[in-house]
Amino acid sequence: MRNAPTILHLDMDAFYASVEQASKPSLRGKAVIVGGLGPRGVVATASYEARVFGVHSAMPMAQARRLAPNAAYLVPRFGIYRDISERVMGLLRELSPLVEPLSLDEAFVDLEAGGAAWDASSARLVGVKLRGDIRAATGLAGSVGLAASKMLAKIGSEQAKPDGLVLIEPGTERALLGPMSVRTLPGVGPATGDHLRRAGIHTVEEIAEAGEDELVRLLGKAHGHALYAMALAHDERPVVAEREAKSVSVEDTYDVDIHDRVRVGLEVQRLADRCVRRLRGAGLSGRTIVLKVRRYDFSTLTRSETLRGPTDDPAVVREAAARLLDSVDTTGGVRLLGVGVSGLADYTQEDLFAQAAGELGEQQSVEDGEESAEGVVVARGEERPSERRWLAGHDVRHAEYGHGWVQGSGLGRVTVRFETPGSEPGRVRTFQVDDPGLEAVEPLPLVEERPGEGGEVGGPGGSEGSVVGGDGAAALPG
DNA sequence: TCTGGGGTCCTCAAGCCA
DNA sequence: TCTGTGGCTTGAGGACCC
Repeated sequence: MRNAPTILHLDMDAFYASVEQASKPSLRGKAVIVGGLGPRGVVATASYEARVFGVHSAMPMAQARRLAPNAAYLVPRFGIYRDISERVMGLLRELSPLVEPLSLDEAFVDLEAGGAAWDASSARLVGVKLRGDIRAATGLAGSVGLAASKMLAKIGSEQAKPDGLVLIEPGTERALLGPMSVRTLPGVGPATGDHLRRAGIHTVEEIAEAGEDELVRLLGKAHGHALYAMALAHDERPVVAEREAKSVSVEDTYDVDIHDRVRVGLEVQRLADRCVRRLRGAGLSGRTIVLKVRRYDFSTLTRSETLRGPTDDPAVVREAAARLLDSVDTTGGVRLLGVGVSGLADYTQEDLFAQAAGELGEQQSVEDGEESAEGVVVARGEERPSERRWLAGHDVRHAEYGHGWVQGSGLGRVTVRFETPGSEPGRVRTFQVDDPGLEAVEPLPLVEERPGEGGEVGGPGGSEGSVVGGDGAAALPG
């Protein structure tokens, strides 16, 4: 491990909810919950105001509604989250070429590799400036952890939340970690936490005292060695800028369990096509096809088949998925289906590509109507294709009243609040869902663009085409 | 209470082969 | 010819993360 705290971990605070509050002045200071709004949705992010009621991410949405009935409930808008994320990652890349994004709202940066910092004081200065730059560019707060390893930098940013900076001085790590819960360490979730607790191990210090052999006996070789090292504050994992994908998959949870075997088969075919589209979008092909089935009782099965060579042919993936489905008993109903491809290779066959692009193109138009951005499943009713759907939280423009966002819809009506990121909290008006003056539009930037900066949201050196509306799958970079 | 979606990594068992 | 062994691959499931 290096002896200067020059690994930085950035974590944007309650990212999705903060973006929504920045976009919608009427929600600032209020409980905001972003996630799937269907009967089986879960919370993706809750604002700090909502967390006061006990709402947290991964909680079933129904439970969140009981805890915080007056909160604002919104569907994620991955397009704008991705744009803002790109902008933040751009700021990080100005510090160092070694930036490892973990998700849209989190990343590690190796400051030493970029020459941005070499000791505690220079690292702290970089962290302070970075937080200011992020706020200026996006209007949002991010918390920063600085330490000599990835694990400790992440623990630092966790401690810094919300809106703070924590630097862990080399030499103080073990004293800091010792009294913390085992759940603090990466890789210790509910199951491992329980396992350790039953063995009388509750704190990081107790892991260190138990010894490596005991840890390996309890948790197996890989996990045991890794956890013991972490408990001693040993973490040599480097910051890795480029990570190659190992698998590509898509899955859908249905609002109501599917019992009809024919319908199950059709859904699997649809998922196979979507998966291939994602695969091709990334310029990849794969050898192993995986079918995932979650049954009515939440038990999950996977079935897989490895082909002789990699494929990105939709017909081949569809057929394999159908064969795999033959070996699964779906009586009783299924709540989730998924299709994935692993064993990836950089590989496309142009003739197949052209051929299947035609086939898939016809289906794309049908599918786009079924799904909002990034696979967030909205209610699949017996809706007419022509009927417009207004998703809670999404941007709209009205010919007479200007820019606003959908506050809610139902019973043939849609309620819109007219406000913009820079305005005062706006007024609410209700329209018929087919009001000709109302149209869905792209989100507005959170911070006014300065002259000469260009109209695009996307960091310095930002990838071209970073502003793409609609289906996230189609907007995948690279 | 009733549990998303998209990933990664690990373990274990079974089959094949030298 | 039979048996044991170890490596490799495949398939299934579990845990974890954001």
